[in-house]
Amino acid sequence: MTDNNDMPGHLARRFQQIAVAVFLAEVGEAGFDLTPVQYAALATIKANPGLDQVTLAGLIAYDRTTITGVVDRLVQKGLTERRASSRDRRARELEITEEGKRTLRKITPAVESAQGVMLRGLSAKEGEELMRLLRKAIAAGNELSRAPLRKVQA
Amino acid sequence: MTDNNDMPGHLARRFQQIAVAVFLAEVGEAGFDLTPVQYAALATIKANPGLDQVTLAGLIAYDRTTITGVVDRLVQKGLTERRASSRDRRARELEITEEGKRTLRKITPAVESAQGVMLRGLSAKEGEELMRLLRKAIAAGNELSRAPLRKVQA
DNA sequence: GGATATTGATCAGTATGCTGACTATCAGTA
DNA sequence: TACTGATAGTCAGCATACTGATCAATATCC
Repeated sequence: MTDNNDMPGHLARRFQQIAVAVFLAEVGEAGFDLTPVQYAALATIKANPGLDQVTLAGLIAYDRTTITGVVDRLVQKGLTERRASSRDRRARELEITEEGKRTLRKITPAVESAQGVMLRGLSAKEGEELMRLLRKAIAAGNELSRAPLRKVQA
Repeated sequence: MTDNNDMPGHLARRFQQIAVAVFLAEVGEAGFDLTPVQYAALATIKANPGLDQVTLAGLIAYDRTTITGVVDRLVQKGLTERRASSRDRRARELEITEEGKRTLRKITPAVESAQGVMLRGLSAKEGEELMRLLRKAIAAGNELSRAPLRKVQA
């Protein structure tokens, strides 16, 4: 176990590092300036209109303190609207803008292409297997991070 | 592909997130305050006494601008020494201290335990297969990040 | 030898992620 | 209703990671 290559933690960091680089490269070539984190948040807001920030964080397993900044940037780019909730004055309801929807539509091919590039060393079957194993390991470790995945309850 | 769970990039981020949390928890319980990144750097310095920062960065695939801060903190904790190289006055030679060696020795059980915890949802065979697939995908994507892995040439 | 290119390290700036703290608000209960 | 606890959001502070720039020193080429 002395070798980094035998450490799942090190391999995880490395794969994630490559995944982010590939995402930014593909999306950048398509003419957009959106990070993987911002993309996931935006897509989740579109799929769940009016959700609050804590729910958003749970759906994509982000820390609630991280979400604040991510939403700040989405709002600043004009892709998302944040407004006070009428039911709960603590909460902020999030909505995707028309501009956000347009961006999502146009960016999707680049995002899907990126997912392929980051698996380019693997056969289709190996890629599937890698995703299956990651999903399984993640499910077992979900509660171990400060920002676990939370399904919607409604 | 609309689902995050079908995106290798999202799974990568999530697995890495859990891996870091597990590492910090195990190491913290053992009474140490060292991040995964700092651990990998320290272990690599020990294995390659006198190496410079660029070489260190290449061996663990860190960006060279990141290494500066990581080494700063290792030096500040008294685990590493940084001194000017005599052969190349631009370079800094890194050396592990006695305190650093002691820390590495004592921390190793916690680190190895962490590697097991982050795979606890998988069988031994599945864990091996996950690491094999990660290694393969990483090898194919090595040049795609700004901080690729570089073997030592000497 | 001297111009040019490259390299090692650092810095400023930005974006995740986290810890821990704090405010405002809400929910449940005595 | 007043008290207590929980919750939504934010903030300060720290540690990765990256982009792009700069400076000093070394290498290379004519």
